[in-house]
Amino acid sequence: MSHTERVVILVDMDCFYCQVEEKLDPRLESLPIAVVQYNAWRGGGIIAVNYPARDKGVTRHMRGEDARAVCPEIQLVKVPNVRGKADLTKYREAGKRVAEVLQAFTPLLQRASVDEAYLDITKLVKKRIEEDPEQISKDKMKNTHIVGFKTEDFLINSYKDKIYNDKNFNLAMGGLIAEEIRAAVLEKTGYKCSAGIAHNKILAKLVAGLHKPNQQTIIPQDSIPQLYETLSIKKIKNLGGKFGNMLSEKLNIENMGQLSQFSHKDLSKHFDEKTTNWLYNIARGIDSEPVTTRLVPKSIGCCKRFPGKNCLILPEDVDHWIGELAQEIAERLEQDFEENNRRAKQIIVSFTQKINFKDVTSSRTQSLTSYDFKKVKQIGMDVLNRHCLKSDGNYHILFLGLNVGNFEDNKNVSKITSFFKNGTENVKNPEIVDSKVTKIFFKAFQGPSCSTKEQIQEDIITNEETEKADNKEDNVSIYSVSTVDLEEDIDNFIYYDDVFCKKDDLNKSENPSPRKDRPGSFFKRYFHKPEERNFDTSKIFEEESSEEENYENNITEPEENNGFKHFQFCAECNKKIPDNEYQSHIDFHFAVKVSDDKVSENTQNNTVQKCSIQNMLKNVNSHNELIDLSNVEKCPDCNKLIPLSEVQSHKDYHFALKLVKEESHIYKTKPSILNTEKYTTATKTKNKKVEKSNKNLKRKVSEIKSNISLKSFFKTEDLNNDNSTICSTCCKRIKLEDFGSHVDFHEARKLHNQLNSTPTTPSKKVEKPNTSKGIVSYFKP
DNA sequence: ACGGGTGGCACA
DNA sequence: TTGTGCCAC
Ligand SMILES: Nc1ccn([C@H]2C[C@H](O)[C@@H](COP(=O)(O)OP(=O)(O)OP(=O)(O)O)O2)c(=O)n1
Ligand SMILES: [Mg+2]
Ligand SMILES: [Mg+2]
Repeated sequence: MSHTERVVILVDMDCFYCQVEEKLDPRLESLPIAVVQYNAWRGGGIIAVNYPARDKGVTRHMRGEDARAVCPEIQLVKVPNVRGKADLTKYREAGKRVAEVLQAFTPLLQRASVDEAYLDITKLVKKRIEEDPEQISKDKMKNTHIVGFKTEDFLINSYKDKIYNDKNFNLAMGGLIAEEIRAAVLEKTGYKCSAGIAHNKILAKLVAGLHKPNQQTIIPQDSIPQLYETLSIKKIKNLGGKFGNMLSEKLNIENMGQLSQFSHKDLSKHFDEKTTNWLYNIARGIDSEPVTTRLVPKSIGCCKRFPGKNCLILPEDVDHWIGELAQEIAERLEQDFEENNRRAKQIIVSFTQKINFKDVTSSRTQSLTSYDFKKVKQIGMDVLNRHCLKSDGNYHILFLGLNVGNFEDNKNVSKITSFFKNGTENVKNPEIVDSKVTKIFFKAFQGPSCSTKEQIQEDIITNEETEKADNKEDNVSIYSVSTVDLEEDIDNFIYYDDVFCKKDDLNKSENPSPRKDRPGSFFKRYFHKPEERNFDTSKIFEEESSEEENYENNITEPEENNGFKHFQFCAECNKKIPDNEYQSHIDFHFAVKVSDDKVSENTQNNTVQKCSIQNMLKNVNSHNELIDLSNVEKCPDCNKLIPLSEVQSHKDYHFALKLVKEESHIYKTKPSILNTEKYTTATKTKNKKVEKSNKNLKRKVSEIKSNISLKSFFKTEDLNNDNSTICSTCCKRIKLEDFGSHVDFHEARKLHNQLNSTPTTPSKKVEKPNTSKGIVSYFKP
């Protein structure tokens, strides 16, 4: 495939947020305006500037005050404040309307941000040329620029041979289509935009910015040397940051033209193969990155900073803000479900704390089983309590974020509901009459008979409307949110099962095979000191004109390893552990050890092991380094000194430990039918994962189909998965309404275990022997 | 310690 | 299939 085969367009809206505001308030049109958020302090931060204001020197990084200084007439439009934070909904909505217009031209569309999208119109171009090659005329291309040409000359040249198979002719037709696209966007949305037309994404993006606003630019491949001659490296996407700077320094160059002087071999002296290929190709205007088909975002997030004195200290403040974020997320999730018929399965809770005068950012992944705002909030609080709550009962949080993703399509919902109404006879589509449907019935009819109402609610995808009602007041005190109690009436729920469905077609297409000509982690390359290497002669050389070389990945085997190829050896079990699982793996051993330790304390046995454990806990960290005793904190759960930097994972250990005990309790007490159901619904991914990561376990499971082995298998899995859903997994069957009580339950179990007694019911509050602060206090504000 | 809120992605 | 950092808008 030649690198000039495709025709790619990048459409980027002009000063987008400003246009959105101008449309909403036409009085603003033709005035210099800027969109700011949080305008209380120094006029707020500017995030968009329209062109009249740019003419006056207003730029994005300025504060509102600065803008006023340069342009006194400027109109500062505020981003709406909802629930105490900036709310970007109206811009997202506007971007969506634009994308829908674009999609009418081709399904091969990749939304790249709120205000831009790539379109691969190769086929459309060919079709239009077949229909009528002579339809391109200068007057239809009034706002079109062509790098290295006068528009008229370019068109004349394109037509001159009358064969119409020139690459440039494809671009010319692309330009015409782009004009039509932009006209359609303007007509249907009222927004103006600019576009770049090229043979690949990088170039389309690059040239789209050359002429703005309301214009478009074509870049013929032959004009690249001219374009690059004075083009700063920073202008190329992915070279605008630290890596780009390092590149400039290392090679002592500023322009793309200079970069193109470097041979592949030269580059390979400084960069790894993937990066080398990418740089080499980009320096020649070659980029094979496909346009993927994605109209909707893959994730939905919201976050807020609490810098400096605004940091969150008190539990009530943390509770409040995580609630605000959860509320926004829940709202947007609900809307996303209605629009896209999909369900997010995963939520990531992010936070940065001040630890030892340094900002430390972390995140934890949890599984998401309900869109109920209270449950979302509970997940967030749970994570924060585990990782941020200090022993003095306070926090020091500078940033909070919730991000949901891992969407799964909810196809056949309508079929399923009608299925319920009409009974099995009426099932028309044989495709869905399989184990999935069987499972649905099992859950629907067996579930209630063997589990509590709360447990059923956990399985039901709720249709929550009630909580939207009140929390709408803007621009009030940050604590103004009203606390509406959500009435959860199970009778009002619509039952949708989270059916396993085939991979969504659209998403599936966005799955490029691994390549070696992509920019990789830029960080990694900072100090990359490549061993002297012989250049691989198997590289592909393809270009009829033979003036250019195109280094493509010679990938015979796409790195079969479905996962990660880097491992560490576990000191405990000597097994090779994938890097990404290492922390959880350590957690696992730790939990087991602590568990044994406690037992041995009780039985006055095995003092050697106890000693080693205490060593581990007391004076070395997980890297076997001596702990700086000035930076430790006493763990309220085990009373041992933990380096501050490891406090969070240490809490994970305890959490995992508790899980062990709780799970064993569940196995003992729950009816087997419940267990069976639990594990059938426990998602296939667990099974899959084990197939990869631990053959032994897998074999056990397949050999012994008994409940017991299955249970222990999953138990191990849960532990092995630090972040994992842990609670969500067990909570699938356990009331989550109030995680505090849930934790109390764990605590009670733990105490019982320590006392070698058989636990019975979760007790609400078990006072701990006065040794120290119990872990319960961790979870309670 | 104040450009903040979002989103995608590669690596380990 | 997790956590972190980079890059971008
Ligand atoms: N750091 C940034 C950059 C951009 N945006 C938002 C506001 C912009 O309006 C929108 C689109 O970003 P662009 O980079 O495309 O910039 P504009 O559309 O505002 O201007 P241009 O006409 O140059 O594209 O994204 C933002 O919130 N924060
Ligand atoms: Mg724009
Ligand atoms: Mg943009």
